[in-house]
Amino acid sequence: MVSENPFAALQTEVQNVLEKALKKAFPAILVRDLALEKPPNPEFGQLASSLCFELAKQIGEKPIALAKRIVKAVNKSEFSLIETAAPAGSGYINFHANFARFSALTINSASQLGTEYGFIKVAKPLKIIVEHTSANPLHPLHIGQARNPMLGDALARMFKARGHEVFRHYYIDDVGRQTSVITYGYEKLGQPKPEGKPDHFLGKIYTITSCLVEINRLKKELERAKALKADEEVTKINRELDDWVSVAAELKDRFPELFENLLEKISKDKNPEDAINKLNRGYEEGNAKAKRLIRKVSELCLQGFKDTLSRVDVFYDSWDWESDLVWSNRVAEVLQRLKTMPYVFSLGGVLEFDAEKVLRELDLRKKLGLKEDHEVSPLTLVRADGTTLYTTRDIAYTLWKFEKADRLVNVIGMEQTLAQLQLKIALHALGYGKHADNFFHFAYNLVTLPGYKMSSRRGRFITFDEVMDEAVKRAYEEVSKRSPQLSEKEKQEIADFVGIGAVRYALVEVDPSKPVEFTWDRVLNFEKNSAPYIQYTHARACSILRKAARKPKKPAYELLGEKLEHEIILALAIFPDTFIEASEFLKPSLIADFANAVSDKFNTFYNALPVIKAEPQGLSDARLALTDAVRLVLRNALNLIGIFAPEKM
RNA sequence: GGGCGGGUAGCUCAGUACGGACAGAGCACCGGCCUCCUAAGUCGGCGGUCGUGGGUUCAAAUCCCACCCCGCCCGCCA
Repeated sequence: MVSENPFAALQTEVQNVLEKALKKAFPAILVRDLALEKPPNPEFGQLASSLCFELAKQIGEKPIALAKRIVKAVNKSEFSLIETAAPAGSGYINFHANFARFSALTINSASQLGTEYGFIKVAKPLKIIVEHTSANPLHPLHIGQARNPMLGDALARMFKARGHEVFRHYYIDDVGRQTSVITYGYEKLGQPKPEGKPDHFLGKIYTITSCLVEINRLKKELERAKALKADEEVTKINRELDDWVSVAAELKDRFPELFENLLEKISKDKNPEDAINKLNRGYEEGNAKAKRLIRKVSELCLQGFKDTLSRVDVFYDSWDWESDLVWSNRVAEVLQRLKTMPYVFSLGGVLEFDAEKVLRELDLRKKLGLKEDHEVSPLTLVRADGTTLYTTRDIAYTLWKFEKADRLVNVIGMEQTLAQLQLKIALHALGYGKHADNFFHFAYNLVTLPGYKMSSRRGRFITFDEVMDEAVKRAYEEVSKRSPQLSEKEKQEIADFVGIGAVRYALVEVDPSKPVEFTWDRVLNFEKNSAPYIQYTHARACSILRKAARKPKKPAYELLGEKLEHEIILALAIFPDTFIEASEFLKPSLIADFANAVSDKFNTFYNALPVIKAEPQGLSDARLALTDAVRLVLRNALNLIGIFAPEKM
């Protein structure tokens, strides 16, 4: 017998039995919801009902008395996966599984379904676009941004396993002013060939250029403010200027040659600000020279991103250029339609979108889950000079994506919650209510550094590459210490998947709504509750199977009588439900927790009970089959969050 | 001022959607376990006003109300 969801099979049986018993014991009573719970302790069985507490109110008897009466009415001849039903505590009804059957069902199911075990498909698959990372091509990905691809990729893997058709998109924001800043600096240097990794090289240019330009601008503003005798403003500008001057000193210290070079070239320019604005405008207008330059810089930087992300096995189906959207007139078209809406108004040459009015007139607050007094501020669509803003272009991008997919999941930091909400409201305003319902902002909190604030504009950050390098280095030291007998090649391979796995796990395991404080110890944890711990458990299971060197011929599942064994089986049986919950509620951390819990139980089992040498043979075979199921489930779970499951380490 | 997150053991966090049995892990600290299938393991000990106060309920970390603390957002930036 095989079930794609063994635990659900047990649950259904319990529900049926309970419903009939209830009807028999209390024919007059109608209970709508027979929801079952998972008892906190295995001694209380595998499923329980607390319906007697509810019932007690209606009938006026003690819950435990009712529980006893219902249990008495239970028809035991219908038991298959159930062993016993018993009243317990002050009024619970506890159901114990018949493990002889339940173990067989669970282990056989895992074994039969193999790499598909747990991955229950939806009835109606959707086309889903997961947009994630989408970092501006200005500097290398840093640890603060790294949470994004880890979560986004895990979501994409989960949706795919759920049966959806998934497309991973990267939105390249090359139209913003910052892209022109870096390109300006790059051009001033004579478009050099990158030394080292291109994103790292360009990141230095960006930081220095941006800093010098900022200082230049502030100086001009300062003079203007002084001339106007605006004392308060002078103080404010001075403070900002001090900040940037100290950043400049820092950068000069770190990259003396490049700094001097850029300083010399940029100071020759009378008005860098103008040059940058011109470049920016030219790019939006599709000017050939601007296009060539900016695309070249962006492509170089993206190449660096691709290299970094391929180390963590993150790949994309589509790289979407914001500029393409602008040049193809899609932005203009959306704008045209927005202008005809009663929610868009012009204010001194600036086009504004009245999100508040949309909420009110279309009565959306409740639908969007907003409080009655939640006011949403207006969104500026077009500047006085006629250029568009980021969110405006994002509306066009969103509609473009909806031509290709039924559902969008945007993995974007929670600081953009308002902008994403305004975008969703704009979809409603444009008459795309259905699309809006399928538009999800998957928000995550920041990664912070202890001690100082990460600032990409100031060049103060730890790059994702550095983190991975360090992780692999530490993993190498670890593996050398633990397994000195391995060959150099093996050690390096192990160090790689252990180090990278540890990083991935650390960034996926914490609930995305919580901020993560980055510390090396946290991310490079190789002990319990880490990827290496789970990987090690998987390798350990593989090792047992290898040493056994035989297939379990006649597993006697009824002999798996230990509490530990039952707990493992229950955990394996619950994998399909865990997977469904994780993918439906967008919670990759559940998968990490699950894999950790299974490992935990299996290691306890490993220490307490023999597998290969167990007597009789039927028990040994059953434990071998159990070990194989653990191996399989761990591998399937790790796959979902993009972590490699090694057979040896 | 308004909105959105968060506040659970010394530290890092599960658990909150859908209220249920004594609130769970890991790290740190203390003490055991490798002639036995991988010790990246395992067993035991230590550790809690679930931010505060009220309310609803047979039952509240979980739901409701008020307040306090931390972060983010409220831009003709992205």
